[in-house]
Amino acid sequence: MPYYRRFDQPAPDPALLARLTEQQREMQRRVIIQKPDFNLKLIAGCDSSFVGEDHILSVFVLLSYPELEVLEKVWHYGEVELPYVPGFLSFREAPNLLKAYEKLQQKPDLIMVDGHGISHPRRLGIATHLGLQLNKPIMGVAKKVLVGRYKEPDMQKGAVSPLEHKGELIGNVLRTKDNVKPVFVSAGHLMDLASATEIAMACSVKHKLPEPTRLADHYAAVFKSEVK
DNA sequence: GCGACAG
DNA sequence: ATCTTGTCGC
Repeated sequence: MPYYRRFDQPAPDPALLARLTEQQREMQRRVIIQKPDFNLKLIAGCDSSFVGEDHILSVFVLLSYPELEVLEKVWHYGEVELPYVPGFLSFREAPNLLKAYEKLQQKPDLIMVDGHGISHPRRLGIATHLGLQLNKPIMGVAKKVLVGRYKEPDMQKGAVSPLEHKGELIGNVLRTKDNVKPVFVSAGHLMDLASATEIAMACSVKHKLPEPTRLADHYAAVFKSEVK
């Protein structure tokens, strides 16, 4: 029984997955991994939560940097058309995330996504997908590994361990808090791993998740109760 | 052939 | 992600 059957959702059409895979390969050619050329003053975090099996609530939180004070929080509620399939998360969440992003009065210098950037089977995780569509520096911070191997980083906050896949360095496993499971940091687009790791660390105050994604996660739960 | 598999 | 109770620790 395929893994996605765990969720009470329809099995994706093999032909559709083949088409989406090809689309990811085309998008991958446009990805740019480089040291960002910004003066980071505004950073945004985003996250999505689901209501039922076909509705999604996406949130964007804008924070000042390095103070990390909340300046804006917006959301958009809509429908989802595709089921969740590992490796194709962006097609399910990106459409609604873009609509939420448009509601921000001020646009961020950098976006932190709850998911992977290039640490993906075809180097096109949701952070990278979103970054290409917005043409803006973006990075990913995921709670679980998708692909690649790594050795457990030390238990102290700040410990880092490389995440490798097919001979490539695709991300960093970062301990953002003492004795707590690490997060997986990766470059998304117009961004590089060293900068992403450095910023993820600078945004990790007293919790496992860096403030941008932690707060986006928090407000997603708050707004969700308003929608219901 | 047998697992693993972001949110 | 979501469904769920009590429980350990700062």
